[in-house]
Amino acid sequence: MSGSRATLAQVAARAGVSVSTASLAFSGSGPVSAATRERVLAAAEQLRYAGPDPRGRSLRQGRSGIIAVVMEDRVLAAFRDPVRIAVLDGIAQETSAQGQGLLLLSDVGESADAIGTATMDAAILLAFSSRSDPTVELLRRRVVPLVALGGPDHGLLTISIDDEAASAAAAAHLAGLGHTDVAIVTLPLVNVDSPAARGPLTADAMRAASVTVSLTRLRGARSVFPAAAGWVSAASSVDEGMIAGQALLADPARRPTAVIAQSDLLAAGVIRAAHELGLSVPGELSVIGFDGIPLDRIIPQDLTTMVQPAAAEGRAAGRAVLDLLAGTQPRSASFQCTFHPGATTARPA
Amino acid sequence: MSGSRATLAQVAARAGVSVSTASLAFSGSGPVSAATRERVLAAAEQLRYAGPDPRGRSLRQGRSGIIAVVMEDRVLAAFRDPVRIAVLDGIAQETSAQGQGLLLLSDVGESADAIGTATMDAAILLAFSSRSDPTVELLRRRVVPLVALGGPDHGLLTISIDDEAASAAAAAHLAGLGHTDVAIVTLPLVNVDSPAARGPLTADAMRAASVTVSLTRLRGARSVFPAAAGWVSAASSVDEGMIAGQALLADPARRPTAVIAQSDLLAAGVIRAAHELGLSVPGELSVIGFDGIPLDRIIPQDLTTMVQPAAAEGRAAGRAVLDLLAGTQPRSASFQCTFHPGATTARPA
DNA sequence: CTGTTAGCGCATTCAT
DNA sequence: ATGAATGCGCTAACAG
Repeated sequence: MSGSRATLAQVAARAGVSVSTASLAFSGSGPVSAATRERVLAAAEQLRYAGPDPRGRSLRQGRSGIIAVVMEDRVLAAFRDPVRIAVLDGIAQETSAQGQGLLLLSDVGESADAIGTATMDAAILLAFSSRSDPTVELLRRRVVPLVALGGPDHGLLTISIDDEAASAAAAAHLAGLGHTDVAIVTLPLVNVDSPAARGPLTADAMRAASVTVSLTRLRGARSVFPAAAGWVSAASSVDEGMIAGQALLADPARRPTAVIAQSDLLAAGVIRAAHELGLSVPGELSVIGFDGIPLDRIIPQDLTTMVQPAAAEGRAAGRAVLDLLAGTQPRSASFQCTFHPGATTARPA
Repeated sequence: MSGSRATLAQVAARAGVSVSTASLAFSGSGPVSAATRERVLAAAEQLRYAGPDPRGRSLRQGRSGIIAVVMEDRVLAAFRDPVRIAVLDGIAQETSAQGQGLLLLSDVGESADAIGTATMDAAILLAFSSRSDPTVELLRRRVVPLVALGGPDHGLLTISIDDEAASAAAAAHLAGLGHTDVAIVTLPLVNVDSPAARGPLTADAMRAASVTVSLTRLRGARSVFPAAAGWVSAASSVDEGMIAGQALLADPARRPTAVIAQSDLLAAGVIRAAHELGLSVPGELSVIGFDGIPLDRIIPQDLTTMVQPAAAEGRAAGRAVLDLLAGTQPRSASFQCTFHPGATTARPA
């Protein structure tokens, strides 16, 4: 694209036809005789013309074939989360089947500048928190069709999972087993560029919270265990889960009989911590996770968890964006999780 | 971008200035009086103008602010590999700091169409095999500045790691401990859209191989253990490593004393398999990996491995691309791995 | 079937 | 400090 490039006009001149005819020969969207098409293609070959320049084409057509995916984290943080990867893959399945490219944009630091200036036909907002309201406003102004995947209600077309119901179901499972003393390990409550806030779940922490998914799942769990103690982790990882587990389980006097973790990785960490403390799972501690990702045997048991249809969500978001671009009016959709009865929950001792 | 949008001309008209003046007011790259700038911005505000349309701008400037990252796998496969994620994050660190967006493109199936038609200022080819020669040729024709990250020699500017030397070093480490009966577990030899080829490393398999990294690492290991038996895995994962481990270790009569795995995930799987067979590591079997990724305690021990500076590679590739766009001439670079002495290798029994 | 005309939205000369 | 003119490369109406 930089450097010198043949243009359609040059190709047309060489083939002895008009530019518009040459254009038709490439797009195939009009009546061109086989002979002329041949001539045009031959001329292109001689000039090493690689096809119409996307820039001219997209200005003319008002379409670029680019769909943006906007995240609040930098790439590394986002893609360390297996659920996000599955969602992104779902999106890519749909969009790339239509020859659309995915533009990865991050709403952090200077990277966010690109959101205001990058070419895009539409955007998918991935797991936004309320922190990003200004970004949503900017994209709205740019009249970019938007699809939200998870996140707070911006009045946008939204693809989501019923986090609250699923969390409530997880809690109800424990309640049904007879647990009454339950602790909750949450995902981060604030976003990446805020000072990391790992620690006990306090009223202050709740007030400062901006991450929708964490709050919604918390609400679901609290609907069953209103007084449950909580621990806020700084990321969704095994290590963070272990820290949470240590904090919640170390003191035998204040030890819950069950833990609800807001992700499988956190749950795995809690189980690890329990083992290190000499607690058997589920004999002395029940643990339920959230996500249903392959844990690659980080823990020996099969984790009891709420399975989230991440790839399906991604595909739905991808389809919604394509529908938006096609002019049809897709509808918001909410997916349900399914309970996976693993081997990490049991009746309290 | 779709739907109706105010244009710079409308803003200019409303502000009572010429289009060119309005343009200057936005770009800030020319002399405009503070008063007129105010008027222009006010007019923009009234019309809810969100700034210059990227399409017009990129046609005019010949720049789009988009850097493509082209991979041979679909998103899911690519991002299941922690090294790839780290590399991508390194790229993003550099490019997004310059406000450039990353366009994710896949050289598989219909998704590949976008490679010929998508807007991009430059492209980074991520871990290409020789299979993708036609794609390289296409991008060359499009006169897109290219940077290869790993992969075969296309005569392109290439950022790589010295796989062969690192593999040789890993092998030498085992040789130094006294091992002579060593087996090698390789990464896939053929690409995703070829029929998956898991199984013993045969001459036939070698002939059909197209994945550079696997072959290069193999060459390094074989430089120390020319006759080493091998197993080709179908992916870089713990599960594949376990399958390899089962295959290589099940028969006590033909059991090696050490295994060189071409990735840490494969190494972890081999160790898992060893444990299942009742073999102690490193007592009865030494295992060395490759990558130096955080294993999140998939195995109990600290893995002995060759640590690859993945993020640094990514940053180097990102910088190279930016340099290319800036007109300076970056040079190819090769990174060295560092040996990490973990707890999974020892003298043979 | 092919050519002519027009303009997508903008940044950049060059005048003034 | 501002404005007028030009064209980036292409496709879509329309006319022939």
